[in-house]
This record gives sequence, C-alpha cells and structure tokens, in this order.
Amino acid sequence: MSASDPVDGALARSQAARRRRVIDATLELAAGGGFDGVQMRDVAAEAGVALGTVYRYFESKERLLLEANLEQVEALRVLLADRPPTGDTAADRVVDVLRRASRTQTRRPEATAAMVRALGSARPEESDAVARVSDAMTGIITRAMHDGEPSERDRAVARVLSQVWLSSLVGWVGGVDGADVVADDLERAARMLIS
Amino acid sequence: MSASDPVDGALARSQAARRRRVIDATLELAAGGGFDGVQMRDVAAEAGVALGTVYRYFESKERLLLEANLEQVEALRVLLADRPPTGDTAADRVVDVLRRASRTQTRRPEATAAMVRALGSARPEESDAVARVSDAMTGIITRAMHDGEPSERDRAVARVLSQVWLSSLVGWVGGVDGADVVADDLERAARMLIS
DNA sequence: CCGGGAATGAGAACGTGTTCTCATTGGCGC
DNA sequence: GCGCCAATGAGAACACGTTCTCATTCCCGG
Repeated sequence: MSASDPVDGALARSQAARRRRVIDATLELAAGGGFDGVQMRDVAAEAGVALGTVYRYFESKERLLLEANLEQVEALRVLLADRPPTGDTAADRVVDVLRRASRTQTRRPEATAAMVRALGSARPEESDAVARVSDAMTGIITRAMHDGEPSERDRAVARVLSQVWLSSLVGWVGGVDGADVVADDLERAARMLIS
Repeated sequence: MSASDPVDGALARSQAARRRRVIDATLELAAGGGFDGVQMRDVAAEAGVALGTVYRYFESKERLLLEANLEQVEALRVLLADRPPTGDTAADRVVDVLRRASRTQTRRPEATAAMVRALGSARPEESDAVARVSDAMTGIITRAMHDGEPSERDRAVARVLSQVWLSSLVGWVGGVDGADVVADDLERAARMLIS
C-alpha cells in the first residue's frame, strides 16, 4: 500500500486474495439480505478475516459496497464487449443496453438494493468510487451509440441517461415503482433524447 | 391517529404543536450538521419531547428527514405560485424553475445533503414519503411548462427532469460534482427534452 | 537463518439509531 | 369533579458501524 508497493510477491498475492474474499462475501451477503444483510462482522467472518482487516481494505461499509458495485458494472461492460447491443439505430442499441442492464439488476433485487443505497447515501469520502461507477455507466452508453469518439452531445445524453438510471433504481429500491417502471423510464428517456 | 381522530380539540392541537417542534428542530440541526448532525436524541431534546415521542410521530430518522424535505418542496411550490417562472418558451420557464430550485438547495448545503441522503437511502417503508416528494417536484415542473392539463409527453419529460434533479443532487452531495454542475445538468437536460 | 516491522487476528469499546419498560400526566366521557 | 387510558417522559437496553488495543504472524532484507 506504500510507495515501495510490490506488485508481485507473496504478500501482494495474499492481499489480493483477501480483498477478493471480502468482496465475494459482500456480494453473497448482499444477494441474501440487501444493505442490512451486509453486516461488517458477518463479512469478516464469511471472508475469514478479522473485522479490522475489512476496514483496512475498505474504509467504510459504503465504500465496500461501491467497490463491489463497480465490479458488477465492469462485468456488464465485458459482457457487452462480447455480445454487443443489437439494433439498427443508436436509440435502439442504447435501449437494448439499458434494458439488459436493468434486467440484470432487477433480477438480483437484494444485491442491487444494497448497492443503490450505497450510491444514494455516499458522502464526499467516497466520491471517487461514485464517480467511477458513473463513468463506467456513461461509457457503456456512449459505446452503444456508435463506434468511435462520442460527440459532446452524445456524452451529455449518456450522462442524463445514467442519471435517470440511478434515480429509477432509487425509486425501485425505495418501493415507489416496480421493476417494469425502471425499464420503461429508461426506454422513454432514451427515445426522447436520441432522435 | 385512530378512526375517531378528532381534528380539533386540545389534544390534537398539542400534538400538532409537538410535530411542528420536532420538524423545526430537525431542520435546524440539519442546517447545522447535515445528515449526521441530525441525531435523534438531539432532535428530541431540541424539540422538548422524549425520544420515544419522536419515534411515535416519525417511524425512522429517514422518514423524519423526508417529511421535513416535503415541507421544503411545498414551500418552493408556494413561492412559485407567488412569483411564477419567467421566460417566453416552456423550456425557458422550466430552466428558470430548476435553476431557482437548485440555487435554493445549494445555498443550504448541509440541510440539502441530509435530505438527499434520506431520499437516496429510502427503504420501502418510506415509499409514500418518497413518492410525495417526487410528485411535488414533477408537478412543479409541469406547471412551469404551460397552463392547463399537461400532456402525456409533458409528464414524461417532467419525470425525467426530476430524476436528473435527484441524481445531480446525489452527485453534488456525494462530492462528485460542484453546485454549478447541478444547474448545468438540469439546464442541458431541459433544453434537450423540450424543443 | 534472523531480526525488524508491517499486516493480521481477536475482541473490547464507543456512538448513534431503534426498541423497550415503566411511571406519570392530562384530555375526554361520564 | 372523577376515573380511565392513551400519550408522554425518562431512561435503560440493544444492534450494528466504526475505532482502538494488543498480541501474534509472516514477509522481506540482511
């Protein structure tokens, strides 16, 4: 973790393994019981590390969930690289991406609820993690529009869509709307914004 | 609270006064220290009631903040009725409203942070309170577009804008973006959506 | 191999949201 | 007036995120 941080070696490897076990335990507990199901003592026990160790790797419960969420979004990006969005127009492709994303998330309600709640209640200490999630999402959207560098307007549209995406999920997690509303909101917004 | 609930009488009056004192204490503490500055014991002490009484009136800290937030949004609506948004086009008027709203909020950073955090981490138990805030905001936006009944598309646009509004505030509260970004995001989104 | 020091384990301790208990109060029907 | 009883006050108790302490482990440079 310091300047002389060896990228390899036994220490680095065991640390990477610990980090992985902690994230995996988080995902599992989140899938079972949502935000409240992720209790730091349980995460530590499930990962086979001490509570203090969890806090050395992740400064708070929210950061832990945000980092776990980032992995999920990255997984979506990888999936999309393998199976690109289908559709003849940019709007269709974006709708396809958003639909797949929201389906993935509403399929695992508890885990998504945990991560959305972490996003929605983030404090400035976690701003970098929030920004990474947000950037990943807008990147996924602009990439669905067309190949090559996105225009300024493309980026603005993608930003709005990622904001609608977050708010919809907040509404869904908060029990205001059903899962179908999330998908509908996103499709309607995409079609209004992409001529 | 029951079916035989008297809308008047000494009891009802003292209960209304209690409720008001609790909300006022919440607003004051939130303005001073944000979400963490609102500690339920302090709210009770400041309002001159017992901790258990606070919980009889508001089932959780989040609901307390959401109800306080609802009052703020209602205040914005009243203000707008008095001083209607200016602008020749629907887009201009909506931008004016959004700009005023975001200015009001970013002026009181701590209080807004507290309420946004409550919105972002709401659970299904508070879905009605979240829905009321969201409805109030979309109502304010559709009213700025034009007089009379809003069309289906108007409502969809207003919904997207209120979602952008929430996400922008989340980003601002989370330290990702500055206050100017909130206003810019809203204006850009409004101009893209309202021809 | 060995010593130093960082990382970890184990668990106590603290703060704050939430719940619970129990005695007291005060409004309402009689 | 009087008694009933829901509302309230006062504060203990509990749960969980977070911090802290201290002993132990184990990697790395010599």
